[in-house]
Amino acid sequence: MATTAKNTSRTATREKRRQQLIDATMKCIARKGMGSTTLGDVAGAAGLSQGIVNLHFESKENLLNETLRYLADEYKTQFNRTLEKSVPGAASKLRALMALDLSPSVLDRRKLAVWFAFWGEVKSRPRYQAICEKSDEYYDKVLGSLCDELIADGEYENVSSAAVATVLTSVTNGMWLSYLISPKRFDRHIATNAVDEYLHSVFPKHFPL
Amino acid sequence: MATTAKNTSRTATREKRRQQLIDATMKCIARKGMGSTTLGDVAGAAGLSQGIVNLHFESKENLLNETLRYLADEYKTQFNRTLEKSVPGAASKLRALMALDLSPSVLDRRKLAVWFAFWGEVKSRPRYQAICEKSDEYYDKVLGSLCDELIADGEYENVSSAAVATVLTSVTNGMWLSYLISPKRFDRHIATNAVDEYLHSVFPKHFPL
DNA sequence: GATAAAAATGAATGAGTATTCATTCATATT
DNA sequence: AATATGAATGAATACTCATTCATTTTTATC
Repeated sequence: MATTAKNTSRTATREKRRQQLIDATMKCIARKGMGSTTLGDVAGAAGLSQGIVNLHFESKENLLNETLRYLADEYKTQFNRTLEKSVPGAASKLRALMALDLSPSVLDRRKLAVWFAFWGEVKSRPRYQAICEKSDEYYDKVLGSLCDELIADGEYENVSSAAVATVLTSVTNGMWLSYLISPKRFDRHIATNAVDEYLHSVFPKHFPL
Repeated sequence: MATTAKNTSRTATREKRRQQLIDATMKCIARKGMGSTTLGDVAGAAGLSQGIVNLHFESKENLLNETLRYLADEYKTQFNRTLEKSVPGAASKLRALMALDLSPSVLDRRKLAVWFAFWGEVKSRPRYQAICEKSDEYYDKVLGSLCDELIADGEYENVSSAAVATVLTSVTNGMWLSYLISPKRFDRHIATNAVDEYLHSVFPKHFPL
């Protein structure tokens, strides 16, 4: 028992510190970019000392892998919570998921900068690609299923759930890029309307204007 | 006269070498990522010697700025050429522009990796942001104008050209990301269809199925 | 062909950085 | 209080890489 308690408290501390370092990493990447983020920067941002990252993550590579994994998990959690908590029915779930992608917690330039920093290395880092690919597959499947439900329920003709799911994920990802590049010009309201109008045009019975 | 001729030939050579180095830079970024691309790599990929980049670009920063500028110019050229060469009429121009974004010359993982590498640093590099922002503004304006023409011509009600332009650029940018991350799963045919269906739903008179 | 100018080379430099590790600090256990 | 243990420090190390520049090679001009 004593041993367990000891271990638990030790691990808790360790996890807390790792999380603190991951947060600092994201902050640094957003501020200085992935290429110019040094372990010294990360340690400094966490208010800790030089060697701390290697102590907790063994290497910079490892720290970055874990940071991406955290980012992906964090989003997945929001995604799944949105699915669970929204009013039953495929239409409202779809609407809630789209709203999530344009909500302030996701549409946040600091967060987006980190996402894009990792996406920018996907081609050359199989690890990053694997993590992103697996997530994308999951979201595509969920959106596809929701669309299938709507198609069956509304007896829509000539609508391909795969095509609609592709457009939905692509359009929000693309909007993230617009916002990252042109925060001033980007208009959340126009973006939201555009998505609503698209959903209306595809599933008019479920998404009246 | 002699001086002019001399200068011209010299500049020609100089431009050629600079382009060769920009090409090598893109190749390296696609292969190793922006962070791990060294000037030695670039020189090696160009079949030239260590100091060559500093000779022609003064600094690495400068090389990267010029590389992004080249990328942006190259795309703009394709974009404008597509506009000019396509059959007159806003609808066919819009269709041609969308086709360009899903054509093999644009939907090329090596090229996309370079684009995303730069986008990944946009937040921390004002220079990159300025270049990207200016381009985006231009494309948005052109697409918006084409949509305005269609709206006037087809007397469409409740269609906002800004919203449609946003969706069109976002959806192709998002599809580029899908392709970068999941090249196997990405289906060019589904993507093309999805865009066509979207255009049909917004401008049915101009884009019959 | 000789000469001058430009282009290119690649070894040397030095700034920066990931990683290591001997030492210190804080906390828990006896 | 004494001791043990893990966490944290930060100086030292080893290495990478952008940049410089003396030298060589190529090109243009007469």
